[in-house]
Amino acid sequence: MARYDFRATEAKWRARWEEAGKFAVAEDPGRPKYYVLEMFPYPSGRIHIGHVRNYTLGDLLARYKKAKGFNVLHPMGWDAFGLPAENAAFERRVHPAEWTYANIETMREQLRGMGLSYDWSRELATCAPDYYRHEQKMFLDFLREGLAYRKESWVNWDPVENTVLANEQVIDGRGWRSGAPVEKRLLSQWFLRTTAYREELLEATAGLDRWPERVRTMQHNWIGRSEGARILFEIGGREERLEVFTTRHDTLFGASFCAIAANHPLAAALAEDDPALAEFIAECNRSGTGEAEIETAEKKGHDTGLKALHPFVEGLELPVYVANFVLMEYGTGAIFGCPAHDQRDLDFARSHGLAVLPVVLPPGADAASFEIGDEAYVGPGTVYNSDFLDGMAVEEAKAAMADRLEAALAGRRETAWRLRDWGVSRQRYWGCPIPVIHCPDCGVVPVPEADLPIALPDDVDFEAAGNPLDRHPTWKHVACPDCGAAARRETDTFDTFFESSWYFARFCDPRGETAFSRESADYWLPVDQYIGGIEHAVLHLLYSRFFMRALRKCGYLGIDEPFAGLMTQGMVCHETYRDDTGWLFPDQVRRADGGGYVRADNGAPVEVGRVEKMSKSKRNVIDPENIIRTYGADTARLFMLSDSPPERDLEWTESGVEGAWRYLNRLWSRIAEPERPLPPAGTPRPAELSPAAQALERAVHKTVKAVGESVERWRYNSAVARVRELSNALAAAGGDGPGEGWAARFGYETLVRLLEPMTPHIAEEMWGALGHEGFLCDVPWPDYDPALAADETVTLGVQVNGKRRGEIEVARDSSEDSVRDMALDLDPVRKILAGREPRRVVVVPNRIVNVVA
RNA sequence: GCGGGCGUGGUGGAACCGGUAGACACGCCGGACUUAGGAUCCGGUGGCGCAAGCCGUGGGGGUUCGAAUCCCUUCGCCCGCACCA
Repeated sequence: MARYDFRATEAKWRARWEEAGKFAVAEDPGRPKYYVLEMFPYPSGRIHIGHVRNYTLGDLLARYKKAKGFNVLHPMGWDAFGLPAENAAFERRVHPAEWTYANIETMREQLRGMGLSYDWSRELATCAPDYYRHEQKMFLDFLREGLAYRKESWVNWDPVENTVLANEQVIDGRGWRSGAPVEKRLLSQWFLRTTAYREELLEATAGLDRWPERVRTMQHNWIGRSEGARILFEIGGREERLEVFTTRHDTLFGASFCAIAANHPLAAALAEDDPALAEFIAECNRSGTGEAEIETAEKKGHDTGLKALHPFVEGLELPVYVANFVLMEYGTGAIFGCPAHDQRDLDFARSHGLAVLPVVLPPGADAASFEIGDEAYVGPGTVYNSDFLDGMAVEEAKAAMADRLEAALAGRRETAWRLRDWGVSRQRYWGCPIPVIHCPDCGVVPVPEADLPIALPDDVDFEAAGNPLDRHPTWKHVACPDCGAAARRETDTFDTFFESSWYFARFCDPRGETAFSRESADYWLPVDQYIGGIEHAVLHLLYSRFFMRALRKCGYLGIDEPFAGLMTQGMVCHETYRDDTGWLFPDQVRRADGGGYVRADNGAPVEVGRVEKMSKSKRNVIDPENIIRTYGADTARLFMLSDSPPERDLEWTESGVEGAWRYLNRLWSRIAEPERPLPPAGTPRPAELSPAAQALERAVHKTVKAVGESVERWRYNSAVARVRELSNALAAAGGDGPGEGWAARFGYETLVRLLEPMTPHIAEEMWGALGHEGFLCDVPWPDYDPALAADETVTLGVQVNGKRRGEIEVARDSSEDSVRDMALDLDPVRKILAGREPRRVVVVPNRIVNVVA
């Protein structure tokens, strides 16, 4: 049997595609465009299996759409700024740029080995000044439009590394690298005004109908709109009023205290004369924000001695606490506590001896006997103990209370949002410099556009902790662009999510002098199909959505939504193996003779654990390069597609990969060395076809229909199954009757065309082996004849009372009467009816017959 | 706690609108060829039963001529968010 030489063949076709520029595209107003994008990778060193899945899925779609006649943009680039490069610099003394570009080289070669249909002429790396200069300009535009600003804010501070950490870099309240407890610090930071579009972002999520429901929900919750009221409490003996946000103003008559956040300005003012309070605030700032700590943290408070006056109860004074469970970042940073109807307030009230007065009576409860125990009542009910609200339902009471607050000038209706502005300052070297200058006289001065890009200096020192830009001897010393005085360059860099918020637009016009031309953006955007991991469900996707609106305001483009379709792929999983030495890599074990696994080196028994996401810690990882070296890219791609639908997790199995490998080899040998030679390419369909040839012809049309539908519905695994089904039919065929040779050729040719988006190299090679010149990737997707894609005869199941009792074969679209008669004539049906007339016979044309006895 | 999702053979999964449950694979069993097989080819494979047949989509109930699919309820698992007032 002719062995398929994947090494030579795959390399050959990649070279040919590249030489012929098969996947380079340009705007073409005459053709419908389709923009397929996979989330670009961070160049961490090597491609991992998740990338392989991501790009295989994207490539299938890109090649399919190209074959369907679309002008397909399918680019690839590198999300190249980020912390790992700085860690490498610190640990191995390599410059971040050198490390990053070396990784890009490696990974690009790995990607090339997969045969992906990228327009490599559009490749970009975000760490290149030619890329980030444009976002420096965007930032200046944002500044001008009021979409960027600087303010003091509380941040995570690592006291050992002397730097701000992102929330993601704080693990259980400690710096991820130093292990030091993270503190909260008030620092001046740059922000992008994401909140300017919060309403629009929230409302537009509903329109993202080609996004997964759960991603839309996550964004919805992240933006987090709550309708409520702001209430202004007079404070005894002070001028200012305490402003509180609540969504439960219906429970105001149940209030027994007020509480403010440790970072509330009022707390800071009071702490100046109260050392105990100052110590309490410091303690709050030290305590972690990690989930586990919040879960276990006690509700603590410090009584300020102030009294807030209840707006509607004469003489009722509410003690004001500084409390550790009140967040400065949400609402007004102050609350009123109604212990009966809020669990946190109840916990706090119980430990501080405060009153618990129920004001909402659950349906059916008795006002005289209803009491609050350890659980607050948060459900619906009738308001009581509440003066003018008595007898109202909760929603009604909220409205009435809001009216009274507004009338009394003691408050107003208000909507609170969970979404905060995006803090983009990072005290890092390997990021895009923020293009502003701090002048002692003029304040913050934007860098003049003519001076862009502000490039990173190369000669930096990573020996000490902290930001190398800040330590650089000369870089930050500049003259003020306005007054010429000695000034200081901003040494913070952007959060790396800045780069990924617009790279898809840069791909439209990656070599231009501007970020991208309006024409190219108008032609290509939005991305028609974006594919990537669920881990970006909020941050990256939300930032990008904000960016489109901000760029629209600055005149860069005219769209709101960057990604019309989003597909979040599942993870790649693998069995885990361990013995008494710990976790084992898959290549450290082998199948034992009697089933199970043993160690490859000494035959010692191995415990097989559950199938889990591939991770370094569990060692259940497969290196894609090994797979591609052993089986070739087509095999890896085919297996990636065949075992699970794209959005679901995929279990990587050696036997599955081997199955894919055997299939391709089997198919190759049938095409390269057919048992019966096929008629030459271009042989017309004979007028006469044997029944077998007709059946095969129909099977081909059916397959084309089914594969197309499966691809459109993200059922790539089913598409592969239909292809294999046709392969089985072709292998079983092979008679000498009229037209059977033609039908076999028709079958194999169509099969190869359907395989092209899945396994492009071997498909091209088979196309050649079938006697065709030229590129298969230029051949359009096959059409099918609807008449031939439907069976001529159909087999109908015959049920009696919904239970299957037999089947009948009838011509398609047979009359209901004839079908009914045939069904009633079946032996099992007659047996059950025993001469009685059926009560009813349901005939669903071409589907089923159900006899109701 | 709130929100989203998922439960189908030994395994991954298929079944678009309610219409013959288990496509296609993996695995396993049997056979052929072979010096050999972890190659290839052929056959079998949801469970119980000798069979006729019965039972089967996490459990219970409902709607329907007919339910994996719709509704109610319950159990289990996964994911996201969360002192959000």
